[in-house]
Amino acid sequence: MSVKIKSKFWIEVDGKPVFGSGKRCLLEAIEKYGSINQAAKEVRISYRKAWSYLNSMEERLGIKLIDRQTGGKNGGGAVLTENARTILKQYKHLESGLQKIVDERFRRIFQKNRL
Amino acid sequence: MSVKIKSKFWIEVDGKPVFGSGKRCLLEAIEKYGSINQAAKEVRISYRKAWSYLNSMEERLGIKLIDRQTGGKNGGGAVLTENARTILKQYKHLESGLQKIVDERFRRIFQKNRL
DNA sequence: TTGCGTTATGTAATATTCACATAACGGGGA
DNA sequence: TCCCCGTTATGTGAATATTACATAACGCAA
Repeated sequence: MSVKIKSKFWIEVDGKPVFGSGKRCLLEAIEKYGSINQAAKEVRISYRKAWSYLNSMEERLGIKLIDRQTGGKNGGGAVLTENARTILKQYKHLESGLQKIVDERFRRIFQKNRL
Repeated sequence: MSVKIKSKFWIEVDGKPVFGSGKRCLLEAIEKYGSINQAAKEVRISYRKAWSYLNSMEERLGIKLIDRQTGGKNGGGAVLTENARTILKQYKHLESGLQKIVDERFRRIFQKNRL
């Protein structure tokens, strides 16, 4: 029987989620590929879902995160705006280590007295 | 525009959630009232949902958490088993302070550079 | 002009969650 | 004895959320 602690962190604006590990991965993948479509494949979600993520993030933040181009060379593409890069960097900083803190606390409390 | 960090912690057994703040509140309320029905009202969920929570927890842990009695004086009732009290105590210990750690880290990173 | 790989979006299908109705229980009081 | 009451217990339909699928539009290049 495997017993594990799980944790999730996300940022809300006016009570609505705008950033979490899933969206962080998506932005990183867009940065990598220059394409929402390719990025969606990378993080194993549908293009539809990725598109919805990006739209809601932009709407809720009131900030343009992605420069999109439809048609043209290679069919178009998408790149992160400067704002998006800044937020992404801050969020990664926030996220890193947090999981480690949680895990350690869990181990300290549950290790000796087995469930 | 309010910007907040949110976090959730829960425990999984074989990949399935068995304990989190919602279930913690439910167990505490059962301890307080001696009744699943009253406890559900306290934590603002339906009796149906509370009952499902308890069943899945017991099934996934393989431990009896609640002694139930239907009918009789006051219509019956429910009390925590000794195992349930132990787990509850450990979980509360785990949970306490964790939110504080997350909040502080968030403030340190996002405070100065506004979104 | 056609083909290609994008972005963009509506809608149907599916899954999940929630709400409601109802049964069974058993002590206590009339 | 026979209801009454407030529980626990559980099935089922409704509502909601998520996911999958289909299709249009775009603009460069061959």
